[in-house]
Amino acid sequence: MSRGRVAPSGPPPGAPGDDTGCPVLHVDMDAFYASVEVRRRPDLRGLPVIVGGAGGRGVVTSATYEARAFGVHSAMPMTRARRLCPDAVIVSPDFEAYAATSRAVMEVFRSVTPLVEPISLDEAFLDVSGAVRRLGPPARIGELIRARILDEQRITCSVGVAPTKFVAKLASARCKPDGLLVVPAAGLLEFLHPLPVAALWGVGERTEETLVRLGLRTVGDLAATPLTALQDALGPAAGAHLHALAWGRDERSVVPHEPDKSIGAEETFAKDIGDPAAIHRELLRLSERTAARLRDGGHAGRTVAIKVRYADFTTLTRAKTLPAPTDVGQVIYATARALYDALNIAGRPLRLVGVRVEQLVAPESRPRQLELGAAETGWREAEQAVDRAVRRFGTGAVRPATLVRGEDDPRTPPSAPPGELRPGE
DNA sequence: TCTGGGGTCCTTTTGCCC
DNA sequence: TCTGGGGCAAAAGGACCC
Repeated sequence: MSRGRVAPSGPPPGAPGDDTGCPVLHVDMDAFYASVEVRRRPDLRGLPVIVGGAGGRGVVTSATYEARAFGVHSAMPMTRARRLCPDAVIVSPDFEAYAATSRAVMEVFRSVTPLVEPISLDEAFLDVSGAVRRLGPPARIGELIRARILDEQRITCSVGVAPTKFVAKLASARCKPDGLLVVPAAGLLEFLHPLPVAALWGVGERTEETLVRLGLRTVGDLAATPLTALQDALGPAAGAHLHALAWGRDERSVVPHEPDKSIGAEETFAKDIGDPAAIHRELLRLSERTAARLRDGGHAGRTVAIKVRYADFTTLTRAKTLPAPTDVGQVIYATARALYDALNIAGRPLRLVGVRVEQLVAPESRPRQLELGAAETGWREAEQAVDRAVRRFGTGAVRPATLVRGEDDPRTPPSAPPGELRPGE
């Protein structure tokens, strides 16, 4: 694929490649997880490769362009992807490997500018206005980054160069794979208005339906619609947001570090589970996992939320706010379990349960654990000891007794409520 | 065709206090 | 004493993104 490729619809109007007033880069790795797998196994090069859960209920997380040619795309159920492309090589995801490559890629970005805002493992916004004198105009910096990543990581990426974040993101999507596209400030609206409404950030399946019902198919249609009409249809926030985007207005700057708002874990079972004891065990596992990640990041949170999903995909959430923030697995578990028990759905088969902790307090603003309660301090120390053991000996080295027994051991007792389980007693 | 797991943000409802 | 309503925080649900 050639460098400097432009959108299939042709170059945007305005002086082509004019990147003055385009400080924002959006860098997006091409078929990232699949590319990492192909790099690891060169025999896969040129083949349709699908990365996704091999289990019965997985979805596609990434697919090579050879697989996409069959209609396979991410978030598609694996069963369907296999039917569309029976010859595809299926690979289970290895997030450790993707995270390692991601760190290396982000380091390349940070060598260009400190203003790097990662969006996920495989994409980031960069504000390069401070690097222009050192490295040249934005488009040149984009090519520099593409060359370095290909050279150092042997994978390709696409770069959008634009006056704003959101247009830069659209631009990188329009030049995929292995391309770079500049949308000059002067050609902004000419680029934007012919695009379908679904191209806008925040327009998913539902919103698209609503807009099409109103006869609005392109971004230009949206721009020509009075703000108040959009707000009536979509709500004040979404209406104002989309109206602004349709006119190319996007005030958001590139922010290197957004603090986490919540941390959680969830699991879809291979087969639906109704047995409340088994659900309790699952809640315990998810609570421990969530707590470990909270402690790892120096976080604690005040609100514990659970999520359950029935066989028919109906999803319920329940939440409880605690008097003080916690990062203790046993406290999270006790709360999660109480929320589940209060639903009164013992025996009803679930396909998913999840645990999440919200209202995180920043590590530095966290008061010393005065209010956490005496009963908790024992747990907290015990769990910190577990953290240390895991760091030395690996995950699974130490686990709560209820999780050590055989998964479907009928003698496994229901886990005791927290009051009955005091370490050191 | 049958839908993962990690999140964010917005809207609406509800309960409480004054 | 009863009722209404404003303001607020929490809870619940849903859309969306990668």
